[in-house]
Amino acid sequence: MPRVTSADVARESGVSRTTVSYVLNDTTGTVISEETRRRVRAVADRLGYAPSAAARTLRSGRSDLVLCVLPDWPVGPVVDALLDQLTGELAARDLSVLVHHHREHRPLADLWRAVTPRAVVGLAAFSAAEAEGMRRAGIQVIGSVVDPDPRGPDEFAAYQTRVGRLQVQHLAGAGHRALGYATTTDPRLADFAGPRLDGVREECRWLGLPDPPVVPVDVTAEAGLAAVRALRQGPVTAVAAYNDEVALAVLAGARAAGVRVPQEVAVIGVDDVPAAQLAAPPLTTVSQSLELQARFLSASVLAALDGGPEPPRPTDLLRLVVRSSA
Amino acid sequence: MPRVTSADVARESGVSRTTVSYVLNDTTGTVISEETRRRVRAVADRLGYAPSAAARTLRSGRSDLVLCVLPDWPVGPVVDALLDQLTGELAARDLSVLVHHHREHRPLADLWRAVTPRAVVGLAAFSAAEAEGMRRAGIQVIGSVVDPDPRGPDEFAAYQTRVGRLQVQHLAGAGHRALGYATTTDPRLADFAGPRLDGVREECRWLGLPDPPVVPVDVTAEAGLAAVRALRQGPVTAVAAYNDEVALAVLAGARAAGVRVPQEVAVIGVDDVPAAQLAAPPLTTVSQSLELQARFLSASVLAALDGGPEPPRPTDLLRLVVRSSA
DNA sequence: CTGAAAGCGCTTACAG
DNA sequence: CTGAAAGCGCTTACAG
Repeated sequence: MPRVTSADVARESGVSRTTVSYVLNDTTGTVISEETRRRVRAVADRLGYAPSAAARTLRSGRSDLVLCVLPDWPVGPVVDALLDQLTGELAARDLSVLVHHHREHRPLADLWRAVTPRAVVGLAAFSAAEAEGMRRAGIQVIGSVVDPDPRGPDEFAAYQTRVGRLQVQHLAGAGHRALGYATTTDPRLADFAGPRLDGVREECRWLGLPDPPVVPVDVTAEAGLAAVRALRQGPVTAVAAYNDEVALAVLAGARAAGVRVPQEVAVIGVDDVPAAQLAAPPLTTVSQSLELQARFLSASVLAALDGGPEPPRPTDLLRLVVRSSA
Repeated sequence: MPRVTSADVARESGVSRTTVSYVLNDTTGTVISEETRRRVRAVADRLGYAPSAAARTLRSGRSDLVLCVLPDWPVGPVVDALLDQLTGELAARDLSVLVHHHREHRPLADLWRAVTPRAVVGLAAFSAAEAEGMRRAGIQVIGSVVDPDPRGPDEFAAYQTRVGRLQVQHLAGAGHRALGYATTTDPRLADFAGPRLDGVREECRWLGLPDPPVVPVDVTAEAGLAAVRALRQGPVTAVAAYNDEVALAVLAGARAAGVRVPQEVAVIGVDDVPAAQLAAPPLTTVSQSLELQARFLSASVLAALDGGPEPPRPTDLLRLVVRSSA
């Protein structure tokens, strides 16, 4: 079963390949009779003709693909949802999103060369050399809100910092004076964990609160228990966690230790994962608006492809979701 | 900055493009002096030559890409991890995995035609027409353990059925006689929810237990509460849930209703998501071995590409993780 | 209004 | 041991 080509369509409809191409691509600036158009389209349909993307890409040097490179850290439902929405938004512009779970298995260059995407969206950070290589190949390189160093070196950190500040603001607003921080043990998350903790510290300083003790917490009940015990050694009455999973572990630890939440210790997370509202007690958390982030990303991609101006960075991406744990 | 082509390398190293191709592809059956090889390679490196994948694909009709199509249902951490591993296993064979979050945005055909993958791995189910189209285009189509109708129409259902049976076996083994089922409200999950419930029913019948009442449960505490109340109308003392998220909602509902778990009602989920062990009480669940599934999938891809025999389906993918909730 | 022809960059029989 | 040439399928000046 050989491939159906535009030559087949041309022969079958009694026109040249040029005409087939014009008709099927709705090329402007050519006048082709309605009659001919109809015939060509009918034949193409009947034959099940589909243009060869490889040939098209070779000829034009560009594809309809947008490559989305995922970072080395565990993505979770938040990023899943973001990808879904990005896929939808770009599909409206006839762009297909392809996601690559990058894990240092092979050089990134092998991938984008093989795919020849129109644009590469990095949810992972690219090295300067990688980004440069892609740009030279005519590929648009787009960072993201969740990407370290998307435009300026400080923008990402500033954003993550605000996550931490917001946690402290809520806790302090509820009257807590002695805070603790439960951070992740996953080294791949250092780019996030660092700035978030910085934000927590800065806000504490700003509010005149003591510098919070920091405890690394695995996502297990045992680690949560150890963390709660360690934190309760001191005067800590509230814990800000790196994310909801860590917060859930702290919650489990408090439960095991017989420490009541939020009466004896308050807990606040980040992300608002599905399990957050089902926790005991329901978890107070900071959610990052996926809709806005996804819309910003797709707008960035489109702007880069159209050569338009960069879309404005979304503001107030962060929202406090107050439940019972803090 | 125009693209560096094999012609550039040929000119620069004083040989023909043929020779360049032979050297760079390590083509067997040709004898080229070590001296020439060295020179060509050096020039290619110096010029930063990278073959055009589009041209190569056009010429050979095949790429080094494996397209992985995700289903219309919410994937979650289980599938994320599976993709990670699959990516790693196939990378060892110089294959790049590309993931597409399929959401009915555009016809699947547009995608695989644009990508020209060597193989398509469906975590979503393909229609017979879609699968046929891909096969005709010379693309290997691989189903998966989690894919409805991978090889035979019954294999997938049988597997899902076993999930339900296992839940009932554990519950009945703990002495429960009156079981209830908490199913998902997400219609996209029907292909999974149906067979799982069938398994629950079959096993109940087999064990001489009454047919379990079924309650659809949103992933919210309120829905969990309503479910627990509805189930407690009758004699139900144990609930099998569609998955961990639903189970977590039931747990939250029991908490809100003041019903003790597992004393008054036992709960068992499916998946063993990270939050399961952190729940109150820690959730007993059925886990599906990702390692085995990923290994099976990559073996299937490789077998299909090499024309080898299909790898044996992994058995005992299911494992009971007993914690405190049941 | 439509067609013949070039060319995108590669691989591979074929012919030295 | 190496090269000239064809051809994968497409789009697009260019010439009617």
